[in-house]
Amino acid sequence: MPEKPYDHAKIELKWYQRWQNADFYRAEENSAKPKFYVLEMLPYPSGTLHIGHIRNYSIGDALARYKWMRGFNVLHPMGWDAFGLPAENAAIANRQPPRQWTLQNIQAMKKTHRRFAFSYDWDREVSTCEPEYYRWNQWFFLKMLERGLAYRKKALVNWCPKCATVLANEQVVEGCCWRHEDTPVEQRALEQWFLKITAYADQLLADMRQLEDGWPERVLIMQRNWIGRSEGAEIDFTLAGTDQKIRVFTTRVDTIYGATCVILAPEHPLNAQLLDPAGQARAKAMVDARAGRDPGDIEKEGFFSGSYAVNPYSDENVPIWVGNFVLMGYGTGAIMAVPAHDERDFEFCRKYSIAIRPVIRPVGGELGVEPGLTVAFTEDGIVEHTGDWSGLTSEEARDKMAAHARVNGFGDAAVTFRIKDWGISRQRYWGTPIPVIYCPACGLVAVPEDQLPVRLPDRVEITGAGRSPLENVPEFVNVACPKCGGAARRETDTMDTFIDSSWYFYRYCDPHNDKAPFDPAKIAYWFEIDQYIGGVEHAILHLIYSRFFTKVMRDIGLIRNSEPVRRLFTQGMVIAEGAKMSKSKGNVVGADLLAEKYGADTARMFVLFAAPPEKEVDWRWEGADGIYRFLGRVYRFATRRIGTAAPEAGAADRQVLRKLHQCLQKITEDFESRWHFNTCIASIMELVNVLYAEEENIGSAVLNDVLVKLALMLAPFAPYLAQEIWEELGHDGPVFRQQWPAYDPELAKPEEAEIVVQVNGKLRSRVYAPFGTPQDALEKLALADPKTQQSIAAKQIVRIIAVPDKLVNIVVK
RNA sequence: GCGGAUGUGGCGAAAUUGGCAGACGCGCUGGAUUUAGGUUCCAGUUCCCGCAAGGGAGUGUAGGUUCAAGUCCUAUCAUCCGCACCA
Repeated sequence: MPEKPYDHAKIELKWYQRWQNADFYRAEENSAKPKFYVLEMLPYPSGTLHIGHIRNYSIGDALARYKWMRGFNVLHPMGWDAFGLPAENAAIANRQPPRQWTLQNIQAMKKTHRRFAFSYDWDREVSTCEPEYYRWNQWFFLKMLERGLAYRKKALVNWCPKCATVLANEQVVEGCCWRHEDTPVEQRALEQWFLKITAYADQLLADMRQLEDGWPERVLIMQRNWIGRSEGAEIDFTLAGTDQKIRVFTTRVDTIYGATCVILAPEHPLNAQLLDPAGQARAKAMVDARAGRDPGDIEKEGFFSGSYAVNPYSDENVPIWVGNFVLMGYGTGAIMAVPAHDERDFEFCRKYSIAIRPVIRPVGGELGVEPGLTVAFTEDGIVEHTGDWSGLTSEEARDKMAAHARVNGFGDAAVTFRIKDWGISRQRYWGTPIPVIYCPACGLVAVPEDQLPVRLPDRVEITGAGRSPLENVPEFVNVACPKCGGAARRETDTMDTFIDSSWYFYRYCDPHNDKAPFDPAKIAYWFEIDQYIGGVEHAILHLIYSRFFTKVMRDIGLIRNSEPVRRLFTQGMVIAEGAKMSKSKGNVVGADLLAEKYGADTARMFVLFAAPPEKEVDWRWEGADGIYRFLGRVYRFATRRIGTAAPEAGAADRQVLRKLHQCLQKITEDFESRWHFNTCIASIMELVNVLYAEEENIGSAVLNDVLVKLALMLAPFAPYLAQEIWEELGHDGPVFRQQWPAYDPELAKPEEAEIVVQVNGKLRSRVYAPFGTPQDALEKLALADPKTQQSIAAKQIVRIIAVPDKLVNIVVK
């Protein structure tokens, strides 16, 4: 058959049209096959897919197709994280309703998705902005409300003046808004809804043990730090002259005899009582000055409150200070300062000339002497000047002193977490309405389940002004109280969109259910997710919230699994010609342009080829040229050999078969373990290079075998081309529904082992011997080699090391 | 400051178990095909010396272990990422 040019546009259009109504990506409901749930993180519908998305989906798609070919029942769904701020910003900018803008974007992106032929089961598509979806957000919220996991409190919250909304603590990056990195966050007091994720802090931490073999270590480390479990003790100091307690948290009770003051956070409730109006004003000023600042940049400041506290161990009176470095949100909002053994306390007390009293000496060393200390000794040691506990090690002292506090009723051992409850209220329109009603008579009333969903009204004016846009929609706000029927108001805040993405992967298992979020039996079949793939930027928020939701759902009795994701893969970023892609730089590599210029196969394959998937990839157009050339080489070879007469056997048959099976082995093993698709593709290139070099020496039997398997092994990476070759070979049906070809390790092996001959560790020659040749025979063989003899001439042989099938090293003097 | 990762040709990278450093690709050089450009095919391409045969050096830097180190150990430098007054 004459060679055909590689016309990617023609090939891809042909199969795009034929695959329009294909259903071979549909997951089976009742299947005897083993299941495999592969998931890529759902995108925000910004309107365009870029090369970063393509990388994410290409990894997942290759895996999904491979698993299908290995006989699995694969669930590979896709959806849209469709609520969120950009839709409102767009509405303000071009007067287009958020819903319309979002649906348009989804349409456009879905078209691109189809163009790339990613293997999604589109019947299961989920869009989080649809009432069919978000009603279950509301339902989960009500369940949490019932269980006391959702609550309301007035709190200082992060307020971004640009977004005009509240930010979760996690959305504050270095004191600034995560979307507007140059906008400092302000503090405002608002009534907010919170989810009690702290109730699960211990479980979230403990269950990470189940994830250790399936999740990247660094993600687990980040989560562990985020949860921030810290063991110590809570101790009550007493306000001098009263019975009033001031509770502090410390990890170092063993140093408490060195406490020379107690320091309160500026927001500490006791300040209202202790401070005069001037002092309260100073405390307020501290709070404001701290808002949105990088804590490292703020100098420690404080002032004496005028009152004293009694150390319950020593009965000593110490001054109570107010300090800007003490955080209300951590521990009890009050600390005991032990300047001799804590760097921060040291800095503070030096500055204000507060006493410094060493009580811990290094093991085998001397107790520090004051005045004259220049640094705090923060390590464990031997406790001194500490009553009956003197002479104990720090560790012993901590245990015994905490027990003492418990027995005497002024404290106990305690555990504190860094993680805070999840503030979910947003003063925004484009999100899930929070299903509660405020009734003047009945107070806070949950919307009854049978009245869900609380629908987002369509006609809303979005101005970007501070209050929630829903406040201005009387038909939304004004409602009859479900309890008493009287006039009442709806909650106008909407939910954080991280709620949407915390459970969407469950909905994929039963996306059209209108009686429940899903049928538990379906979850029992599909869960856990076997492989989740996405960016490391979601290492903390999305993935911790998802784990939290899973545990709550389990406790409600909906599901049985405690963790949603068995294996997580975090792919590296794609940057463009050395720079991070961003709209403002205008260097975003769009997926449509890629498909236009090279075709989907080339774009996919390049991002897989450029680097291993966990690493960053630099998109370079010339690099893509290389893949395009390679696919052309494959196609031209296939078309010119198919149907071309050749003898049954050829001189290069064994060599070609060896390369083929080496290649198959490599790819198979990589899919099962480390996913270095870059070297998999390199290996296919090597095979094709051999086919070119030996084209005339390949017999027809081997040739047909190689072409069939070449199409099969290209199927996960370049499905269009693989399918086209599959058809040229005379086969029907989708190539990626064929069985994955098995490799034969015997065929993959070379006929003889190549033995490297070194002299003093330097390569001097190589000899060949059958596999398994014993060491002494190898030595003889090496010594008999003329090149080796030349290298060791006139030298004395000291030692010979022979490694079977590998090398001989001759040590000479 | 704490934690983690990464340093290999002009570039992206490979070397999975301590055993041939640089597979594969880009770029570049040369040749063939072509009226020409492009395409395609073939060859070369770590650096230094050499016409060549050949030799020497070489995986951020300095040491160490070993017959043998990109790989293991110690120190150090650089870059990137995460966390950062968490008591």
